[in-house]
Amino acid sequence: MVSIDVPPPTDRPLAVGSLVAALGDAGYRVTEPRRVVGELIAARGGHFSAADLIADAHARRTGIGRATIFRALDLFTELRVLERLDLPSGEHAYVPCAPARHHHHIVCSVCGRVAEIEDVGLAGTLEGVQQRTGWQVDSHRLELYGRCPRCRSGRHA
Amino acid sequence: MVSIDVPPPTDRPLAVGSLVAALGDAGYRVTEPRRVVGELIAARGGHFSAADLIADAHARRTGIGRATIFRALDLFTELRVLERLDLPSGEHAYVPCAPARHHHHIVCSVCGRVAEIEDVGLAGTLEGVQQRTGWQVDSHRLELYGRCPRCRSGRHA
DNA sequence: TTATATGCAAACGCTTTGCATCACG
DNA sequence: CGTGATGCAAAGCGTTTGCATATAA
Repeated sequence: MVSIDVPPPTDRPLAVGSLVAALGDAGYRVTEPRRVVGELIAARGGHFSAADLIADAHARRTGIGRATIFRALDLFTELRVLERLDLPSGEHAYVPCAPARHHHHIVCSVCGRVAEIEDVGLAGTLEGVQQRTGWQVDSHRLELYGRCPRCRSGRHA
Repeated sequence: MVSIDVPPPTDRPLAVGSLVAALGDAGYRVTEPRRVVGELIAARGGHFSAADLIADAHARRTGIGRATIFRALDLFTELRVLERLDLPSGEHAYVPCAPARHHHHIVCSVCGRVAEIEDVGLAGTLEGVQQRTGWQVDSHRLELYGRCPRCRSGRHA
């Protein structure tokens, strides 16, 4: 079975509530700064860097400091509603996601949107590697890059 | 006296010569510092960080500065005899490799050794993703983590 | 009320850069 | 020789931490 998590109709990978709710569910305090960080994350369509959020927070004149943002990002990541990934450029980026089971991401190199891919069917491939190489494959990271349907059809080269 | 710990022939992904040779082939100057950095890289069995090499260079009392090491790493990377990869921890690591065609790496979580995997047969998988999602898949990064045959058979848990 | 979270600023580690000097080709 | 590479030190990032204060529960 291969189910694809097509980006929601609206564009928004994850509702603000999900992020904040995860806090409460896990027994963490739902504070104002964390709520705001959640909003800022939701306000961005796709992946973003810590610097992006810090800039957003500053632009919106919230009094939130860098440290708090980094701490919130760590927290959300720990709660698995956020995932940290490495762009080909070597930069770090975060992407909101449902705390689901193992999945991968595909990043649009034009607009930055990110979609989750539930299962690409790697199990067999990895099994093959294991048998051919003698290595035991414990985990893996797969990141895909390309163009989303929207950017694909249209003016973009 | 500091003798270089040359890994057994079977383990060595790339000979010192290959690194240095790549310089000449590409028209870059083959300087003493670059030669030494090449040796230091070859002396390490698997992946390593820039900090590792800097420490090695210092320990061996070569007069090579940080900047030169970073510049050499960039150069080797550009020549594709070295590849930069991201460990799950988020750290950056370098791994020597033949300037071959597309390949992946598998990193041993016990000893740090790295092996190249020429082809895991991802083409079909990616094609499938493309068709099911509507996204155009341009590139990808796959990194595998596990245990090498040596660490697998033995005392290690 | 009290453990937690915050903001600030300073510290941090990694990487890059400016510049005078050096050395490969 | 002349261009390109080096070493040093200082600057530049992105990120973390110590600590007094503020706040959610």
